[in-house]
Amino acid sequence: MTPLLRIGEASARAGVNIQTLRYYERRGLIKAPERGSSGYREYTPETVQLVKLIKRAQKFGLSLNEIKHLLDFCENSKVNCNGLHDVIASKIADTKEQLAVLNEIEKSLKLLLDSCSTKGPLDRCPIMRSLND
Amino acid sequence: MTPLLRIGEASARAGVNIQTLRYYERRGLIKAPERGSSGYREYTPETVQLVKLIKRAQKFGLSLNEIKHLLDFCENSKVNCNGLHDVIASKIADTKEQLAVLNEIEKSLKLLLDSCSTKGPLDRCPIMRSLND
DNA sequence: ATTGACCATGTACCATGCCATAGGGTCAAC
DNA sequence: GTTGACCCTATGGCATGGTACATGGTCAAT
Repeated sequence: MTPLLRIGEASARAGVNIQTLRYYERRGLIKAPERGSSGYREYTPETVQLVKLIKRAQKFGLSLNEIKHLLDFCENSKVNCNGLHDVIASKIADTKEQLAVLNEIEKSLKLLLDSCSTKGPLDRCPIMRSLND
Repeated sequence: MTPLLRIGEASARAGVNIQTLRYYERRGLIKAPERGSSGYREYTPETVQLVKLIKRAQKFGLSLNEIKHLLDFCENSKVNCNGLHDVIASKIADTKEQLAVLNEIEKSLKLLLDSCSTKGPLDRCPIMRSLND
């Protein structure tokens, strides 16, 4: 007697596009739902919840592949959540690296910008000269 | 009497793949070079230099489109380098925004990780619970 | 019995920055 | 005259995270 949802309703409740649900199914992020006699997919509310979880995880900067790893850990290892830790921890490391790179870039860009006091002739603009060194 | 370079030599000197030169040509980043009687492209050393500049600009986090804007300014505005400033300044703004987002993400990930002391049962792991809230 | 809303599959497309491959031409050396 | 290295164009592929479209089936209401 659980209220099964067709794809339109399910995607609306999860706040995603219809194609997104089919895409997640292809990517293995959600299991292929049962089909009714019509051949229509019939989603459980749990799947809607799962899709919301996926969307939330994306906001944490996790890629769909990383999220899949996460979910696979939940599937397979009933025992503990070490796998989850590893995924998150390695994502933190990634993020730190990206931050370092971006900080470097910002610093360099600022130097580039400051090197040139506007309105000079282009061919002697230090910005182009720096890029060309 | 300038030593013209065919694409293999030019790409080697610039440190990029042959296809990359053709790709940059299609994207309008470098001008289509003259063709010899054989129909082969004949690059000047200046083009090689330009490609190196493009590669350096990429390391500053600039996209090919942004680099094209930059180069177009150099082409068109013989007068001053305000355009260059604008490109760089807006890139700095972008970078700051990305930094802010990444910092947020890192903070959240750390909270997520710290919320769970390893080796507990999976179904009560706060990581999954947080994602599922 | 037909309309309209919904669903199905398969395919192609968006941006990004290339790389690879197929099928052919050019050219110098042997 | 043939080999091999090089070049040409055009097309398709990679990863990422989807969206859109063409073509057709299902189903309830009118």
